[in-house]
Amino acid sequence: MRQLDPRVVEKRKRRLLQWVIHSYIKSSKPIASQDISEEAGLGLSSASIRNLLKELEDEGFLQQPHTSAGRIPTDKGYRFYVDYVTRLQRLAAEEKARIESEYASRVAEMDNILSQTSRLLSHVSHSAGLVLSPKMEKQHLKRLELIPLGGKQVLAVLVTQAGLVRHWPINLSFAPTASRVNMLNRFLNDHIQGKSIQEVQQSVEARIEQASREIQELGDLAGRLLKEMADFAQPAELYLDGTTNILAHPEEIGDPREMQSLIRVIEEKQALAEVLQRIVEESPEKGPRAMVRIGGETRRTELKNLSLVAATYRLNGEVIGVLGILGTKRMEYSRMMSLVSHVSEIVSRSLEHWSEE
Amino acid sequence: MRQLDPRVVEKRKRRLLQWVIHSYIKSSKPIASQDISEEAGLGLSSASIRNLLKELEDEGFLQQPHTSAGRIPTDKGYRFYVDYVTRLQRLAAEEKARIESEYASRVAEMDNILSQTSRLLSHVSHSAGLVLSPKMEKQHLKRLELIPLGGKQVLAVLVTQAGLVRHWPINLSFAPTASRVNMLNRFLNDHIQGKSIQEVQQSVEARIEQASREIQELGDLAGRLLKEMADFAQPAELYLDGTTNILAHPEEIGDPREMQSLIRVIEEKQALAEVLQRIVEESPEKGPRAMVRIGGETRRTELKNLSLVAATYRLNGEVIGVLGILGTKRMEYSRMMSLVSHVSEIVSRSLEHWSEE
DNA sequence: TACTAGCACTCACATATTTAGAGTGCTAAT
DNA sequence: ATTAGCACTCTAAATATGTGAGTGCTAGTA
Repeated sequence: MRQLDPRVVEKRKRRLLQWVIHSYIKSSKPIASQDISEEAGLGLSSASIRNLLKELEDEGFLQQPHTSAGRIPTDKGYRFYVDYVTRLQRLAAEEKARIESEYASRVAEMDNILSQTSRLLSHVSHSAGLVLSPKMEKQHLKRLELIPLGGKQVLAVLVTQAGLVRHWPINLSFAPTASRVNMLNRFLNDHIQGKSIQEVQQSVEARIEQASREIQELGDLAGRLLKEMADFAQPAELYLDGTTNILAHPEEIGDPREMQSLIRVIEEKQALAEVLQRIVEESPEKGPRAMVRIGGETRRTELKNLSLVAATYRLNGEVIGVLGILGTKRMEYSRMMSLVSHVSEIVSRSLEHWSEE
Repeated sequence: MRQLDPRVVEKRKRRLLQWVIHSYIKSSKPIASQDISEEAGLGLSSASIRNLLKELEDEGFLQQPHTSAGRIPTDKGYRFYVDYVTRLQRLAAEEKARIESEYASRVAEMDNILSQTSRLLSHVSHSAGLVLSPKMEKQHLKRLELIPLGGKQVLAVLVTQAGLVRHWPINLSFAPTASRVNMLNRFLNDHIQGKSIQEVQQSVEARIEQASREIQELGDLAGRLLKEMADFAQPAELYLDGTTNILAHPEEIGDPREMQSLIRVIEEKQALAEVLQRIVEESPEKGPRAMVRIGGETRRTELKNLSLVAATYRLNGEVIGVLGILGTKRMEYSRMMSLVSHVSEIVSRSLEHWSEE
């Protein structure tokens, strides 16, 4: 037999690797050379397959749980697999319908969309669903209103252009009259419109100086308001649902000690939020294409047994947050990537819709 | 030896049962007659203890996992134990301090208090923490304000006397002027103050009839507002945190199939919310005394492996919600009861504080 | 009558021992 | 370049064996 083109050989190896990982994801059992020979349709005997598997193992794509077991993917293997999964899986019609209807029914404000989205993702994926809200401080303000609650109390309500709403109570040292509050509202809204919180903090402070010469208490209140606003604006919120889905299959988690570590990951949203925040910041504006972080790729050992599928969502073309799912490494990447990017698309659209109107 | 007073005998039996259950909770191992004889200080030999244990088993308080094992409590046993635990355990000083500081630092609105509380309960108890919010429809209104967002959008913000805040967006068919919105705000607030949502729905509708003759669109808006308000007001919200704590110890959960059922419980907040809602409704006004539901006592088979420790919280003397923890049956009831009733007390106090000011 | 010592018995659990077979790596043949 | 064939390794399941924990019961004692 004459020598084969090396490119053909390489291509075959890739197909093999694909097939192995795909089967492993479906069956959760190590894949043996014989199965491949019989089912993969490569037209090679198990012995030849074994040779190829050996090579793939040496190259770090596969590994054996023990000497006489089939192969399972390494992180590098999964990575290869994911990078070559170009054809995203079509979502089942019913799932698609469900997703659409979820958003069609109630295009409420952003907060609702985000928390609903995280729940939705978790249900459809049977993994944990997560959504990182936009950072408040980067948001541009639409409206800041004080609502008098009687007595010395007022409620501050802040609405951003994206449709995020935050509210917090303020106890004053005096009982403001309705007209005072009105005046302050007008003053504030005249000056904050379209600015970010950071900007407001600076630009308004100067104006207050000036205004407070006229009306003493008004200045006090406004100053205080701004200070608390800053306090409040800090964290990007992480909506996380369905974490128990990850723990649902103890057999997936070899070591029971792993369990503990998984739980720690989940309970400490902080760390997760940071990983996600980094994604937002590093993300190019390009599209809703889902990205995948496999096991240790996040550099966080806590996540070494999990994979993250995430996509950013945008408002006015700008990336403002990220959403996705978190599950075991042995997940249906193709389907999850479809799901996540589809949802991110819808969320972006909903937000545009909201902020235009 | 002359015959013993039967009352003395009974008392001793109770003490024995207490001791057994207490030790089991601490050690998580079935309790043997010998251990009791040596450590419980009853001054009886293991043989005598065995006789007593037999009786207690016949009476349904204890059971054996298998023939030659020690005893563990039945639900009935736990019930007995809990009913006789009158002396609540003092919380550790540091925990107490932590709890206090948590509330001292930020007496924000009710929504915040509730979600923070559920997190707190979960952390301190190492179980799931839960808080059922008051039913919106029963709440009395303090304020209902429309905030114009520019264009045809307004944001409705509703504040109840208890300090619950809800907000939702409304898309109008026309762009309202600032003065129109002002007018409507005044109109609404004049008529809703102190009424419950249910009442408002009825009493205001009549007034709108009248008012809308004067200003057409105003009536439209108000009507729409009230309708959406009703939609919105339906569910009592359930804050649930730290559910993974329950799953943290797989060894506690004998059967891995149990795991699945546990997860289902947790994911379906609905069922849990109903159980809690019933507690609110059946609860007498009396005090913050913690109540305990052991295993199947809730009549819900999903909960048969868990116990619930809960206490109601009040506003102006009226029971408006419930909070507590959910964990395995083998929990430190005494400590949990202290914790829950203490927290319920603080929450009630915080709410009073808020609504007075 | 109230309690206890003592013993036979049961059963889970831990520890070997065996067996079966799954799957490999290598070699020799094509 | 590929494959048949075989020796080898290692797991997982099945079986055997021993040990000790803990009981129930009986007969005996204060």
